[in-house]
Amino acid sequence: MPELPEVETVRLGLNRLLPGRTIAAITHDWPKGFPNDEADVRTHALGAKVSSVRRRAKVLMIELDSAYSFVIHLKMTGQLVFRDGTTRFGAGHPNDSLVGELPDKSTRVIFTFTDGSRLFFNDQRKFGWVRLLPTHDVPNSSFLQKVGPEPLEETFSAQDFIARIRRRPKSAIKAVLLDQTIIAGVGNIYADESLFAAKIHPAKPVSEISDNQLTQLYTDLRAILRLSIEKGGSTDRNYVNAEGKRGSYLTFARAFRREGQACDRCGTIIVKTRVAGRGTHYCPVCQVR
DNA sequence: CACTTGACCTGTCCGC
DNA sequence: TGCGGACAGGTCAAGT
Repeated sequence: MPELPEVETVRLGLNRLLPGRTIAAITHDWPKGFPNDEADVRTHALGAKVSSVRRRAKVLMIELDSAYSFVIHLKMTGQLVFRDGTTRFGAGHPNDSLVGELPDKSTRVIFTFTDGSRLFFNDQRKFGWVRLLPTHDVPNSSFLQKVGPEPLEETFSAQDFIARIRRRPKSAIKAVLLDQTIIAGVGNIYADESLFAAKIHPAKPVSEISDNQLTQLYTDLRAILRLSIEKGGSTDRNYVNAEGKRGSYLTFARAFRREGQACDRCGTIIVKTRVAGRGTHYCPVCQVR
């Protein structure tokens, strides 16, 4: 799924497109992913205007002027695509758009605004969800209260990073990067990419990694997350932004999905294994265990 | 308690 | 072309 750069790209798009629009109707065929009381939806969402779109970790929040928010997790295959009726398919760069006419077979929720524009929540694998909560309760909700700091916050220092990573001394470094209670927003792509950049083996236990190496990892992780946001995130298979278009970070990827290709530092073939239960790409020479 | 594994779903790709 | 199995960007609950 969508990791921090992808969710942030969606947020940037939606925050440009949604504020000021008023919700006229919401339809869904999916109680499990839209576990909201219909009366609450009628009272707190219909007729409410979007004030802003925010992000915390990999969670999006569409804030309404009713003091309620739609809180959304895209998980592995979720998409939030906005359409105002002016989209012309096939114009411009056809390969940019992964999404055609909507709704399609993976559309789970449709928000219709009073001006006729619509926001589609698509999710092939149905792991994602859309909840309506009082805005005040969102930070303390079960899925956000234990989440760690945002790695791109200016106040988040290398010392903070190292101290939090060292809370899991025996775990493989990759497992720790993926743990959202340690650091927010890192997933499989950026774990592999940052460990490659910092020349750390993904299965290396934290206790065996020096402070200098962790400082390098901190610097590389932040640079990679920033670069990916600039490139609109990574599209491996499903991911698209708020306009249905793909991201281009993977053309810059040095390890992720590059198994069988040469390492750009030493020429060794990048391998793919399994670490922390996830497909893991690394250079067996540069990233010494 | 710390840490790892399976389950949640649907679709796609790969080998036989 | 068909079929079974492995796998896919995330996160929990349940297991060791």
